[in-house]
Amino acid sequence: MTPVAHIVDDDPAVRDALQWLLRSRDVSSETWDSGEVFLHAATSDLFGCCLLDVRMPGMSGIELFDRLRTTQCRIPVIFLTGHGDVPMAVKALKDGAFDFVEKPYDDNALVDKVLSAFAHDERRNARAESIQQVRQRLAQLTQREAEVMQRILSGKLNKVIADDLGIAMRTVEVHRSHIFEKMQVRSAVELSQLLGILPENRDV
Amino acid sequence: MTPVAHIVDDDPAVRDALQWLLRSRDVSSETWDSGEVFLHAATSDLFGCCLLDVRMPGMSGIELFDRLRTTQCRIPVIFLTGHGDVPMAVKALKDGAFDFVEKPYDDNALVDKVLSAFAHDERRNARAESIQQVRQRLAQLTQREAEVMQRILSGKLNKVIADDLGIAMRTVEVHRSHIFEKMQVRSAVELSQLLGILPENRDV
DNA sequence: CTGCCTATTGTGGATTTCCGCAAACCGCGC
DNA sequence: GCGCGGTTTGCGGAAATCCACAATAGGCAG
Repeated sequence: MTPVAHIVDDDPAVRDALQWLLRSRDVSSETWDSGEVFLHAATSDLFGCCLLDVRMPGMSGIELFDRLRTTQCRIPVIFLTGHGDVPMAVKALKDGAFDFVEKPYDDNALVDKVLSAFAHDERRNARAESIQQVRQRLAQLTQREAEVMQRILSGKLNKVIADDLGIAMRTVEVHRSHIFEKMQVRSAVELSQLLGILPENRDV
Repeated sequence: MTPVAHIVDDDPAVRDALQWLLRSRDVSSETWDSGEVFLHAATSDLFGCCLLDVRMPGMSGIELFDRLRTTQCRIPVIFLTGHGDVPMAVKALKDGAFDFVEKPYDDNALVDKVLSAFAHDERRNARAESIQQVRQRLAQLTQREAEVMQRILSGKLNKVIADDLGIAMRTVEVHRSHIFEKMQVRSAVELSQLLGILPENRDV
């Protein structure tokens, strides 16, 4: 999939200038004349980055950013602003914005930032895809299998797990084998590594 | 260990005001009158946060920040500046600064930020300590043991590892047992989880 | 009611892991 | 040279895993 720079600005001249600039370096872009329009059209599978004007009539770039984050969209966002505002920039970045650029911007530097955001999004998507895949496999596990898996990951022996759940060792073995099959791994080590990529297991 | 706010500012009045403010909310602080002095005294085991004035004669807060990062010091840094400068704020934050505050600042909000930075540093230290511990254990492994461990983590069976390294299975078993002992784990699963916290194994 | 899924258990055997006991070789430092 | 640590290997047994074959039982949808 080709990355696209989504330009959201109320000023047609700014949109066109940006699009022209990006095209000059072979960067695909789409333009939107308001946050509302973009938000309506934006699906969660956008790929590339956003260039948001901070100050727009109606929904501001900041508000649009908030709305995007409260949905599932994690596309990198580069803010463009004509009014130097340090607190706003700080808040935006701490909230996860990719960059915050003052106008007038340096043409080359801005395109570089866009390309950098593209690269960032590519890594993010790859990671998200892996996570999604793992979650899909996890979802296939039955309740009981999940219970057994949790104990396998605690390093417990089948015998202990059996005692733990009050069932026969043989049953644990069957569950274990089903777990490996559904999770598409061949050992407990692989299983542990597979689950290691999930955010909820990375809070050490 | 008690967290300390390290105040670096060339203006004695500012230092005192900050220290007084922090003390009023039971926050310990130390003051330094220049980046050079602080950098000289700063060890890597600082705990708390830094409050750096951006504009100082001699070494600027920004430069001090850079110097801290090029050493091993990862203490959270809050910048204080009287001159709103968006690009500088953006760069500082993207380089890992904890916050960037314009003067005049809101007293309560600033202390809150300091406390937030303390909490952040506490988590960071706990994590760093775990990582340090794991690295210490890893360092105890011999070359051969490291080779075997790597293959264990690939989920290979002892038999395969033996073929792989051209040695007897019994030898692999011995190495395996030494590895578990030195790494202080009792199964390959635990080993995998232990190594999962290392940054170099989290790049999935 | 029948078929499918889930959970459960058993038997028995092949494979693997884990470990104590024993021993050999090598390189390095005292 | 002697000791120490690292690497290597063998033997043999206890414990655990893996797996095919087989069977029982409850729940639920068609």
